[in-house]
Amino acid sequence: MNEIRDRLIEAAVNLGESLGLNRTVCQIYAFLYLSDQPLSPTEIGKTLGMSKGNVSINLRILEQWNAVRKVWKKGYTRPLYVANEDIEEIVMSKLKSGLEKRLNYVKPLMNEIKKSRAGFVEKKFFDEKLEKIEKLISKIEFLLNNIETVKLLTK
Amino acid sequence: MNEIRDRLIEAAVNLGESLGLNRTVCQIYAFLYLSDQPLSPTEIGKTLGMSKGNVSINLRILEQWNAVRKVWKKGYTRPLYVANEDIEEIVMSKLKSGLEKRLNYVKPLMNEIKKSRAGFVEKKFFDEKLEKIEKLISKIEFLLNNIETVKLLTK
DNA sequence: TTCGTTGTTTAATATGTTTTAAACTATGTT
DNA sequence: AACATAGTTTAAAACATATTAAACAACGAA
Repeated sequence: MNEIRDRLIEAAVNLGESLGLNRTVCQIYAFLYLSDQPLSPTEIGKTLGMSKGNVSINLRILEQWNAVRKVWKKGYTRPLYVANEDIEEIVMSKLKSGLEKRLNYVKPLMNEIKKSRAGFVEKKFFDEKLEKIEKLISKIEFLLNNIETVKLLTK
Repeated sequence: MNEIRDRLIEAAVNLGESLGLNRTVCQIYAFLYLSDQPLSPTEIGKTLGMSKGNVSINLRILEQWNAVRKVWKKGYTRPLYVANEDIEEIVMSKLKSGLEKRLNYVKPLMNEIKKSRAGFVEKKFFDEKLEKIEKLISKIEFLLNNIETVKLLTK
C-alpha cells in the first residue's frame, strides 16, 4: 500500500522537475494530496525521511503558492496541513505570474528601443527583428490572457 | 547600438530562465538571432565574453534542439552558425517532448495501481484521488495534442 | 611539412541550490 | 516553574550545474 503511495510521490517529483520545482516541495505536496487527513510537519518529516528544517522551509513555500493550507484541530494551537486540490489552478497561476514578470521587463525595453532608433542606419534589418519579437510577445500575452479559456475547453 | 543589443540579449536570458535554460545558451541564441550574418564560434565567444569551450558545448546543445544550424561559406570547411528563427516551434517542441517523457512514466504506473487495487479496503478515498489524477493527466495530454491548434488561434 | 589558428573534449574550478544540523523560540505537560 | 516536545531560523555541508583552463585534434597558410 505504502509502496504505491511512494511511487506516486516519485512520479510527482518527476513531473515537478519539469516545472523547475525542487524534490522536497513535490514530495510534501504529493504526500499531503494523497493523505485522507491533515498532517503535522513532524509526521511529514518522519514519513518522507527529511529534516524538520527542510519540512518547515518547504511548507512555507507551498503556503505562499496557495498549494497547501493550515487547518486547526479544535483545542490545539499548532496547525496541521492539507493540500489544496486544484493543482491546475496552482500550476497555471504560477506559470502566469512568472511569465508576466519577465514580459514586464521586456516590454518597456522594446518601447525604448523603438523610440531611440527612429531614423537610423541598418534600420531595415533591425526593425524586422524587433517586429518579430513584438509579435512573439503579443502571442505569449494572448495565451496568458486566454489560459482561463483553454482551461474551460479542456474541462 | 551594441548596448541595445546587449539589453535585448539580457532580456532573452531573463525569459529563458523561466524555461530552465542556462545563461550561455540564451545569450548565444539571442546573439545569433540578432545578427544579420552567420557567425563563427570565435566571434561569439569574443563578443559575449565567454570561453571557447563554453561556446562549443552550448552551440552543440542549441543544434540538438534545432535552434541553430551550421552554414558553410564556400571555400571554407569550418561552419558558421545562424539562428533558426521560429522560436515558438523550438520552445513548443521542447515543452512537448519534456512533458511527454514524464507522462509516459506516470501512465503505466496508474494502470498498474488500478489493477493491483481491484477490491481493497480504503478503496473509496484512494480511488477518488486516482480518478482526479487521471483527469489531470488527460487534460495535460489534451493540451499537448492541441498545441498546434492553440498556435493557429494565436497567429 | 611546419606552424599558427580554430574547434572539441576533459578535468578542475567556480557558482548556485538544496538539505541538514544545531541553536533558538514557542507551545504543552507535569 | 521546569522539563519535554514541536517548529523556525540560519550557518554550514552536501550536491548539482555551469564555466573555464588546458590538453588535444583538425584545419589553413606559409
